[in-house]
Amino acid sequence: MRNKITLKELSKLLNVSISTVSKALNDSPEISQKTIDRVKELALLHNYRPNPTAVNLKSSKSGTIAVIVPNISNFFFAKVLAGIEQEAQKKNLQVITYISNESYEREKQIIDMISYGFVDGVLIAPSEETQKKKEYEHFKELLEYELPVVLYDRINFDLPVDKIGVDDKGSIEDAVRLMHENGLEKIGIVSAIQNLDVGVQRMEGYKEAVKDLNLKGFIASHADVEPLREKIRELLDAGVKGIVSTDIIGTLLTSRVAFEQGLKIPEDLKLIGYVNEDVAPYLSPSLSYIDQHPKKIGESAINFLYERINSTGKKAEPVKQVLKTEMVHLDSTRFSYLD
Amino acid sequence: MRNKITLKELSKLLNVSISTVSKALNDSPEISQKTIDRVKELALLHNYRPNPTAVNLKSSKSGTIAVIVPNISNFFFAKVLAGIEQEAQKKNLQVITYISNESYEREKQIIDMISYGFVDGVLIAPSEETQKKKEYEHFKELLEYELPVVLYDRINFDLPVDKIGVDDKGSIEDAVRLMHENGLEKIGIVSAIQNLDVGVQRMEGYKEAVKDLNLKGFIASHADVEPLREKIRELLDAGVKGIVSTDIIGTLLTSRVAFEQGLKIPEDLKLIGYVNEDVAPYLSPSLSYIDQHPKKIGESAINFLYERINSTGKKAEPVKQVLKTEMVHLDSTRFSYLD
DNA sequence: CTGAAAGCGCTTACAG
DNA sequence: CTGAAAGCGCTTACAG
Repeated sequence: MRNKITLKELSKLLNVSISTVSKALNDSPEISQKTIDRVKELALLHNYRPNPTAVNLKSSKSGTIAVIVPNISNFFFAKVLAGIEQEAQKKNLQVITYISNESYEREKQIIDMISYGFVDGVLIAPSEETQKKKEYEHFKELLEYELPVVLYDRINFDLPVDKIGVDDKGSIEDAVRLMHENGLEKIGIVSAIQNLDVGVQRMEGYKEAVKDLNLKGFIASHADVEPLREKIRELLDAGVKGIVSTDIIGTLLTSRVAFEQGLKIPEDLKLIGYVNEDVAPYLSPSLSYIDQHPKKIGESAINFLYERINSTGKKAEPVKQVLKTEMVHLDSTRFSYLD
Repeated sequence: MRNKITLKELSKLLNVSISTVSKALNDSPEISQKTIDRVKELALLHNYRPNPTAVNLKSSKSGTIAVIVPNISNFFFAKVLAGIEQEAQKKNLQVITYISNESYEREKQIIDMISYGFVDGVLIAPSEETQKKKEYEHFKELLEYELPVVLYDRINFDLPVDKIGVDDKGSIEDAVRLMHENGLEKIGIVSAIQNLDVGVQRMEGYKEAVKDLNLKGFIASHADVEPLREKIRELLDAGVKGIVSTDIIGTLLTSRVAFEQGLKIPEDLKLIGYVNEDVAPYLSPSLSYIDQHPKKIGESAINFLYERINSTGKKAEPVKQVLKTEMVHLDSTRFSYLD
């Protein structure tokens, strides 16, 4: 930054004008090949790089986008960010990361910062608190500045922007159906995240499947660990043979309670839920999980945003993309026929 | 960005010069209070925000820093990033995140991007591959540009910059000592990361403790799961009663192998290692772990960098800070006297 | 083919 | 107290 050579200095050394140097470096057809070569040679020698800030000021673009992550210690979001970063690099976009920590206030602050004009576009997954309040007005501030916005993962509310998420409802539905196809009748659900929209979606998937299949519903749902644990015990006592869970705490807790009750997985209980893919295989027993393809979500989000940033002319209608999830079967869902 | 009002437009509306508007907004003593009030009122009305790119160009600062993360799906690094982001916000710094994916080539590309001059400073944890190669020359490129650099977590090599990490050696040493104090004699170590410097450090801690305490060493170390699993079995067959592990895979795998062998934790085997703090309590059994205070590392890294960025005059000597870790005791290390 | 000029949106020494 | 001018480092229409 400090020692960097500028166009002005190059032009002095070459005894040509700044304009000529600039054009030569940009391969302008206005400039003779000879001059282009001379200029480029010296530029290379001095390791010249155009000052990005100056370029940005001219072009009124920053080549930078913002991403708001609700919680980066969440494996899912960490993976989404990895996808975002990877795809952004390909497109030569720099990613500024903001973490809302699931806080509405923090999110508002971030939006406020962003609207100062640092970035060319924004990727958002609204915070937990925002979802509870159902208060999405602050996002509109960005739209007023005509800043392209793409929502990812938490997308079930009204905002006229591109959205990319997964089929939460269908995921759980499929899991319940699979258990049923394998002969289970008493299938329960365990959830620690009914305060989150994804939790609600997944629960709906469960209810729908149970209704369709004409099964009895067994629900253990609580945001706090101890009450949830108690409810899981009740499910197991009621003879539930299969459990789907909406989240990692629910999944691990179910495995744990089963262990405490002396129930063996998968012999006495089948279990599938949401567990970090890097952890799942090493658990005892290893736990089957639903893969949401977080990296793809990140990549897709960048692609949508990129299109918006570079689209000229009048705007296309917002798009909503919903990815299918995939069950990854480990020990906890070994059905006889799958072996 | 697009619809934003500029100084020029404000000055037109107010019938004063651009300079006056600028000074008024910056509370310059040169400007009369009356004018200041007029200007600010209109600015507020139009929601004026100075264009950050223009300000950056003038000040030749960007208010932006880069952080290179080796692997964001790693819980530890995710938490470090959270600490970085949080502290950066306090200091009004924007954080551009780059993920090296433990690749040397990728890391070089990133360094190259960064040296273009986007940022005021850089936070680095070198990739796994970089550590294996012991090839740190590319970092010097940044130093040549006089860009402040701070290394975090992976800090055991020679580079004249500030460093912040944890006492990896001491952490494992302490764990072994604690087990010994509680009457264990056969204490083993399990490691899946001897290719990483932190893995080596931790192993050294083990060896030192074992030597000091005059114990026999029991080592299971392999980068691949199956061979490691086999080696863990051997340790258990040899009658090891306590195991420390250097990493999450090693820790989970040990728990799992013990389970498969019919050994109960903590009755038959004590275990402490490195496990995500959000997962550890919900495992069966819950697993004790070493807390490395990742958020503090992130915060500290930003603080060091901030000092460097804002220091004037000649540079102070590089500082190296090493944080103490902390054992968090869950089921897997229930010693009688601790109950 | 080359260069002077204007401009992106700001800040700040300097003149009045 | 206010404003014209220069400048941060670039790009680009325009003139020659």
